[in-house]
Amino acid sequence: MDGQLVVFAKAIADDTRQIILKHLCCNWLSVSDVVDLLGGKVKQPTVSHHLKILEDAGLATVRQEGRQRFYTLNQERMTYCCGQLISTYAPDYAQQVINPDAIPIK
Amino acid sequence: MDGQLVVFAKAIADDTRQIILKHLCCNWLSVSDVVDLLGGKVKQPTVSHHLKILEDAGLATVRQEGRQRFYTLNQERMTYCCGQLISTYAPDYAQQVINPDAIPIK
DNA sequence: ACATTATATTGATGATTATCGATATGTCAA
DNA sequence: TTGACATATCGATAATCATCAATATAATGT
Repeated sequence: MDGQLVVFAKAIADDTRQIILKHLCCNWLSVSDVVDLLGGKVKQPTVSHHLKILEDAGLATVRQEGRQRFYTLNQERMTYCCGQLISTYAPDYAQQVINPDAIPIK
Repeated sequence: MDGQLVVFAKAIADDTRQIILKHLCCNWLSVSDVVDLLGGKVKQPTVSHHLKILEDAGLATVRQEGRQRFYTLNQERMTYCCGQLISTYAPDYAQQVINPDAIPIK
């Protein structure tokens, strides 16, 4: 039933997941890296659960290396979803805010 | 505990609220207008509840007129929150996507 | 004052979700 | 193949949340 933008919103609608997203921003981190960075706030199974939700929403990308799985934030997906939000719910601002030729710096 | 962006995300993280937001976009609607537009999906107290969540998140603006309360979508707030999301979670795209001088068309 | 209309609030209930301990799966090294 | 390590999955529990019926609040007209 939930549309794409609801799935996106639910993925970021949690305090712990937003903290995780900040850590994943511009960094590839293993699950245990994230657990450590959260400093005892949540246990490993919970972190895996959150990472799965982010991955399912397309906001996290995974790369396996040995026994570890490294996650990073998908900035392009984040940008796309925000663009969709503005197009849908702020049409008067869309034309000036969203540059369709946007290309990432790095 | 929840930060501004979590409050924003939670507000839009519901199917019914996104439908309501679409109706409120560019329109001033009374509570019963919204109830009618949802066509029996939810009852009046539920609509009031959703509208309160949107208002608390700054996404809906209210204007009282007689016994009716008219709500509309706050496009500026929507744009601001999306800009914050991109600044925070897609910094590599922020510079090209967000135009700080953006002014609404209407 | 009273009745009517519009909306908000309350209290209860069911559904969803975040969390954890325990355990399974998968990978690598010896 | 066995053991150690990293992560995922399962099952249970507690918290959050969407929903509604009933009722309260508020504004208007008679």
